[in-house]
Amino acid sequence: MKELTIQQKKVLQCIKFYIKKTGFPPTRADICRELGFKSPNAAESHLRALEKKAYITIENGASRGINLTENTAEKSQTIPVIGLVAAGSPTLADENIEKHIPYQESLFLSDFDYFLRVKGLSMKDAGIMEDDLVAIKKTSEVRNGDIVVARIDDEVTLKYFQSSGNQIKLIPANDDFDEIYINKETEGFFIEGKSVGLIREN
Amino acid sequence: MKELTIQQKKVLQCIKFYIKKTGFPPTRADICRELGFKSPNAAESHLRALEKKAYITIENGASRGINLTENTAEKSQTIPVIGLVAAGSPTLADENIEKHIPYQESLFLSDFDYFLRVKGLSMKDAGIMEDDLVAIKKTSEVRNGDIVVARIDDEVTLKYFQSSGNQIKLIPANDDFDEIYINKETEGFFIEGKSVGLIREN
DNA sequence: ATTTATACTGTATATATATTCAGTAAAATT
DNA sequence: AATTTTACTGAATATATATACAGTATAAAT
Repeated sequence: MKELTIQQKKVLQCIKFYIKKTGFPPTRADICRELGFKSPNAAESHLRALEKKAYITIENGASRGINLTENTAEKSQTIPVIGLVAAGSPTLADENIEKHIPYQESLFLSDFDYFLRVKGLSMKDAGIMEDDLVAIKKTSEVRNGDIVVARIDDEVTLKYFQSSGNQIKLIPANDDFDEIYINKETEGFFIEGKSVGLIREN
Repeated sequence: MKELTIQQKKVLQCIKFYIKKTGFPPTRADICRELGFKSPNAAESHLRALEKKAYITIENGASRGINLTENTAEKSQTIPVIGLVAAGSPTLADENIEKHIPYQESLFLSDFDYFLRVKGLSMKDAGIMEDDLVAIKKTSEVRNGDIVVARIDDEVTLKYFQSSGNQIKLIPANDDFDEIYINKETEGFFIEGKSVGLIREN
């Protein structure tokens, strides 16, 4: 998707805000009023630029015929689902994002940044099953007993967190798996975040 | 909120559908086209009726100035959370409803009617833990292997469903609990619905 | 060096659109 | 029994709106 100029971003924001406020898209005149333009053609040109860059579609001839593109519209209201793979990190890079699902602020007690798709059964005794979506809050401030997303080099894993001094224990909730002992200072070790909720689709 | 007539419901549905499809509200002429009216005043009158009954607001003078009221727009729908108690049924009666939480249509693959707050650990090996919220779809059409809400007299329970002929087996996912055998025709036995998803708040 | 894109002002206009007025008719409410 | 609401057709119109055309000027890309 082609980058927008500062002005074009302003116009796009203006459209989003107008829709949020009124429930319907703005006219050229509305945009001019909001942004201080003196000619409707200023708005028109920007709209056509946004259309060309595929951020909006315009229904010709229709009043207020502006439609936000899928990518444009809901990014703020959806939250990414990231696959938890044996080797690979749960970053927000596009190639790791399975899909976006609708986000409701009050779904869990804490806010969160993404969903992690669980692979394997290493946390089954904690009621976390294969393919569950664990809501992750990005933070390195975790407490003993928290379920955390830990990265060791390229490997990312979901485990109970237990620390004493510099020694950290990552404990699975499944007898078939082993505990992992690691030093806080170990190169390549990093706490990505912690679990604040779970969703299962069956 | 005052009841709508059949025709008014049709017009409201038409508006919702049009917005979903195009991203902006319809004109009077659009409504006429969709519903087969021959006069724009047919649409106008219905819009004013919907406005009067507070299902929409209309910005006078603005084209496509229709705005769905908060109650009308489907985003702010909530779904009840019902407590699963040893004796007592998960009905939608007010006294059994813990709270309402925001509902997002596409949260799970199937639609559902309420959340059941889980008590006890009888389904722990299925990853269903105490205080989890199980999304329940009200239905008596269940298949072997489904996790169902079964009622036996006043007792309501969440179990795996297994039937052969008239014999039904309700199987817990925990060795500490016993299977329940029951006849399909037993008085007081009833399948309330089945699990289609799960949410955990921690 | 030339073309294209950005970023506007200003004027003009065809038409898309809301909205009023005049009716008809049946159903519901008072 | 009288009035209001519902449910439209049909015509008319003021204005809201998209959009084209004519410019000016700077920045970016080819």
